[in-house]
Amino acid sequence: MSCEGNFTKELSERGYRITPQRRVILHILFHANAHLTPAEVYEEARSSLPGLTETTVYRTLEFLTQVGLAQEAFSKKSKAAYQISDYAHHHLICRQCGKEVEIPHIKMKPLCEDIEAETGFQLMQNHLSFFGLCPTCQKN
Amino acid sequence: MSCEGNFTKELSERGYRITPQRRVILHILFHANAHLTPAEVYEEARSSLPGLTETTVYRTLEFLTQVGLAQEAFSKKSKAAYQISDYAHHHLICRQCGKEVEIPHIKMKPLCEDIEAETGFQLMQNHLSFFGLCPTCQKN
DNA sequence: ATCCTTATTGCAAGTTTTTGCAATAAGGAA
DNA sequence: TTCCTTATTGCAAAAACTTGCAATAAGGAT
Repeated sequence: MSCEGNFTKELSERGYRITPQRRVILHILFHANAHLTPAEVYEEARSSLPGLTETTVYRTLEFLTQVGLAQEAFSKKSKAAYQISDYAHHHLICRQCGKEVEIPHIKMKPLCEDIEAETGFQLMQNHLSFFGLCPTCQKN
Repeated sequence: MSCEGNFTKELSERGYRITPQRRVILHILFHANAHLTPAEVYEEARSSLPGLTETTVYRTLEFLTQVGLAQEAFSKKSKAAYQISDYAHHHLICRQCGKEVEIPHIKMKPLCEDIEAETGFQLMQNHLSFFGLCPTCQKN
């Protein structure tokens, strides 16, 4: 079983179909060490699956996010990028220069629990982006 | 002085130019009681400023966000919407049905201060979107 | 009031993302 | 294995958003 096998297994157990497209995209996200934009995923996926269309990439990323296997994050220009859901952190981004800093999920935990208790929602591990001015840009 | 006068005043004090386009868009955001998408802003603005282009609407919303007079929020389909920066709150959105609940900024305050202290960033009052499953959708 | 500088706009073309619909192919049943 | 159902894909067209560049017009200086 390949390294993303657990993911495909989970998918089929939950009643979704496993297609080559989904397998390849999952594989790419699994091995990426950063957030990937739809265009990047498409570019990489094409080499192993020439017939793949961009439409499918968009739909698959959306799908994986819906079922919780991937996360969506927004960076500088409010473009979405995706990553596999296995590493809980958030982003702090400088509006001016675009510099990014990671915020570990631990910091958000109390807040999340508070929100869940109060609203009855069950939070997905989502990826938040805080915006601000970094120390350097504050001086200008 | 019109109701959005303080905003235009702030802009010119900070060295930006006041144009009819900016004035109208600011006026619309100021009077909207919800987040507006660029298309909605454009539609409304057109009636008072027929020559206005969508390009300018996009650029102005981006500009207002950069200088802190407007805020960007993401809703269901990760589309951006904008509102004037005068009311501090965040969103909790159900990934399944799209239902939205507001989270007052007060809840985030301790976290924000913690982040500012630790990173040296100066946070903008940004608008976060938490995603999860609402009580109803959890049952399905 | 007129002139100058340059930020801001509009236009046209490009890129990115979404949508509807028919064709395909997973995965369960026979 | 073969057949059936329907979730998923690809295609083509549409919608949403961005970009480069020349024209316009704010706002300060004369």
